[in-house]
Amino acid sequence: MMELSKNYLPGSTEDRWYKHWMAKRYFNSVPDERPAFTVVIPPPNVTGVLHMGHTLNETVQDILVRKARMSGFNACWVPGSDHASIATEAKVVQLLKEKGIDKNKLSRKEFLAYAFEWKEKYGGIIYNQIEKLGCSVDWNRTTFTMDDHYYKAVIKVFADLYKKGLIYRGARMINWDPAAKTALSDEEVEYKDLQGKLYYIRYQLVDKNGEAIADTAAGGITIATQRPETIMGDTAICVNPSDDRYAHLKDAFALVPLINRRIPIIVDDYVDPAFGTGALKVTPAHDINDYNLGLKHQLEVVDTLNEDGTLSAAAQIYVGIDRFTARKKIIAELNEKGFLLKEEEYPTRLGYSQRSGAVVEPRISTQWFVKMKELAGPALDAVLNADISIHPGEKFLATYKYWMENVRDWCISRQLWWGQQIPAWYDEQGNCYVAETKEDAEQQAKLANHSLLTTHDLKQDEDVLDTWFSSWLWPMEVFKGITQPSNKEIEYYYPTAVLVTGQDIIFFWVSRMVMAGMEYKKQIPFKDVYFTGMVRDKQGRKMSKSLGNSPDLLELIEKYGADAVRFGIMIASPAGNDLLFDESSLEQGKFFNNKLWNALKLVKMWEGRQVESSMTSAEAFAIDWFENRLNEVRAEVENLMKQFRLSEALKTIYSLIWDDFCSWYLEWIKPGFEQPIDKTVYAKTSDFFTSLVQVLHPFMPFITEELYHLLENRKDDLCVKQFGAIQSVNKSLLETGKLLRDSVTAIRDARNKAQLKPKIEIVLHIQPEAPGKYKQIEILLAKQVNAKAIHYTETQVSNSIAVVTGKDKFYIESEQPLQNGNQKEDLLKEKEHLQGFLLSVEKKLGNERFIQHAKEEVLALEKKKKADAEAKLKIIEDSLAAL
RNA sequence: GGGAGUUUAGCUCAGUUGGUUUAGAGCAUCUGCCUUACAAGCAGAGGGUCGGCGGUUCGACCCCGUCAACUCCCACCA
Repeated sequence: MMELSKNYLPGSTEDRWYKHWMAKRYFNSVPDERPAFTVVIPPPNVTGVLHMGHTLNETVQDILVRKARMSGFNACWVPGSDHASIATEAKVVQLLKEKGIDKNKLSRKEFLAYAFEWKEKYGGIIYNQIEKLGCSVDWNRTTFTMDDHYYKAVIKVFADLYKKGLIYRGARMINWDPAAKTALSDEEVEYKDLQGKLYYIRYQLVDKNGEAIADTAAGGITIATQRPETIMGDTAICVNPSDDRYAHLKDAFALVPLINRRIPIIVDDYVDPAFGTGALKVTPAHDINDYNLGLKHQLEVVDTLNEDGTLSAAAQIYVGIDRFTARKKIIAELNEKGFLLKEEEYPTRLGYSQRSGAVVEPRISTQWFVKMKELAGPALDAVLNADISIHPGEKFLATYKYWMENVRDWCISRQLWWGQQIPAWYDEQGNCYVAETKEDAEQQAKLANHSLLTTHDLKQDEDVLDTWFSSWLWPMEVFKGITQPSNKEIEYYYPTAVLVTGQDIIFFWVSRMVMAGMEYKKQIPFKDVYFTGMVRDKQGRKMSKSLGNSPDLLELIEKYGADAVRFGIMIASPAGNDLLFDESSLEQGKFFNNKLWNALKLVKMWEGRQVESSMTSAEAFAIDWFENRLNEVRAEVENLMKQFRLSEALKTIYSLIWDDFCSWYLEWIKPGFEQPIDKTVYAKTSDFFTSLVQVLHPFMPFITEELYHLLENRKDDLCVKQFGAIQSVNKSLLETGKLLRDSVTAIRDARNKAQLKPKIEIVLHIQPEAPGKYKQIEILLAKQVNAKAIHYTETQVSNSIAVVTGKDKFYIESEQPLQNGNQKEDLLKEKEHLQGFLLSVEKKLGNERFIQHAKEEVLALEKKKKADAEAKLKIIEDSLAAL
């Protein structure tokens, strides 16, 4: 027999087995006659690293996939990564900046070359981590959202939706960085709270003929604004319709100070009469709310700012001056001319560009949108009809429903280069042609009869599509379901079995995948959705780079082993709940590895000491009991896994191995020091161990595969070993086992309290409730409490320590002087507890309304509780009397 | 501001149609053990008026209302 190390060493074992599984191609799936179990990985950012959230997600998926692979399914787990346009582009821009290269000085082509170079260089990191974690993904299927076919799929879908009238161009307020002269995503804007000022400015009132309104001695109408430099863009003043102060101004107009442009006074509920003066200046070009108000009231849009943040010609005054300088000058001028009534301190929030640090300017621009209402309908129904089940339970159903019912149109254009460029082409007159290729667009242009054009004048839209506009096709296009509809693979693998992802992207990703699936496959993309919670640090803080509280996955694997990391992250993370990450749970996983390792060492020690003999009745009982217990727990685990309660399943298996197998079963069948073991007992034990590592394998794949092979010389691998059927259990046998365990614990407790060292032998007298109750287990009982003899008695044994368990009594006799000092106290405590319990039961039974309303079974149970409690009480009282 | 979630032992979590011996587990703590697989271990023990208040019910950790704290998503007020 080969020498087994003192402790389990995960490092080399893990690499060795992963290589072996790969060589055997166990993770490669091709369609066959078995049912498919498909999982598509939520593609991580191509240039990122796996954080603990990913680790949790990947582990959950691997557990489900491995379990399916061992249960008769053709398991297929597709890995891949996401181009993550914003995040990646930001990183590349940053990297170039460090090299002294300015993105603005590069052509689109040059920039993309750098981006792809970066992707090639760092894109592999994430795949390496997935491998180290033991994930059984089909590497042949690795997909990237910018792969050629994927790119085409995105373009195809865009063109198709456009044709269907579900994509349109519209105006939208975006965040503009005047320093970098670029649009920013919401993610790139950082808000800072600061102390600002509110300026009260008086506008003169005029009637529709432009005549000054007589009663304006008070000074016209006063508004409050933080941005006086935008008044030249005002196109209305708005008041609340119920505001009596302004009721008489219904048809009036106001003059914008300094430039004297006439603007109407309008009414809308949007205005809060309590804020400021209750009158709001409406500047559609420079505020999103004002913009919406402008749309509603069909106001003109006057954009008074240039791209670089200086005032534009439309402002009429201070043209070319930076907005902040202009603000100061305008305030001075307003003050001078008597329009500025007062200034007020005002706490406010300003958006700053993460890229340049400049104050972000809201700016109206033309963007592409998807109409969501039509798409959302079928997607909502799929979930409401329970075609898709969300786990955990109903918890996130409400969120999903809310989003689907209140869905807003989706802005899909992004002012970036890294991503799928929008397939829209414009001629010189601004006519727009949407097509999958430029050739098709040219064709369209010709047909449209703009004869003066030469086709190569068409210019493609500069923007790219939102990343989610590619990832919503993920479950289909990884099988080329968009570019080659109805191909063999998509028909076999779609819909996928389960999607495992974070609850924070229900709306961004999950719901949109359902929409795309319903639109293009007329089928849901997955049957189950498993939401994981957010991984936080010990103090409950979100893990983030800036806090530096996100541990390095590879370091953790190095320190604890991948199995321990998987164990640690799974042991206390029920679906949908946040997980406070604590390394101590990883340590627990490491200890568990070691426990398994030592159990193996024990069993292997017996391997060479097998003899042909006949099993003792004690051994036969132990084997029978464990076999039943194993089946019982396997059924429980099966049930828990079906409900996606993976943490509980793992806990259950952990306890089966540690407690039932190691602490009880192995102790029961353990031969004396250097004694032989019966051949059948050994074979059974080895079988049990095999079953245990098989049940555990999906959770901790490496050590289980290792043990599977160390236990016996085998040609097959655990990784693909199919689960056998679960046998029904013998309940009374399990109860006898429990009786044995309870008795042992009670007697050991009494021994402890009497300060009888483990080595001291005792004589045990049993006074059972019914004769023969302990016959089957008396040998094991004696072995476990170190009793040299067992006697049965019907009366009190003097000079002994009495132990009461259930309705039975034990008497411990020893040659050692007995210290039973606390015995009386313990009995009194027990008596008190029972009396309290009895009282509550009696109270219940004494309540007539309870007797009337309660169900038959409940009533019978209460009566039994009462009888049992009374019987126990009597035994305790007898014991007390004897003391 | 809108929506959703969480609150059970010192910590992390179970508690599956309201009644299953007056709430369970792991970790941590305490006591005793270097017992011949394992001190990364073994054998035991203690510890909770289930966030507060109110209601429904014969009966509430569980159902309803309300308040509080924390968290997430969305929108962000001149």
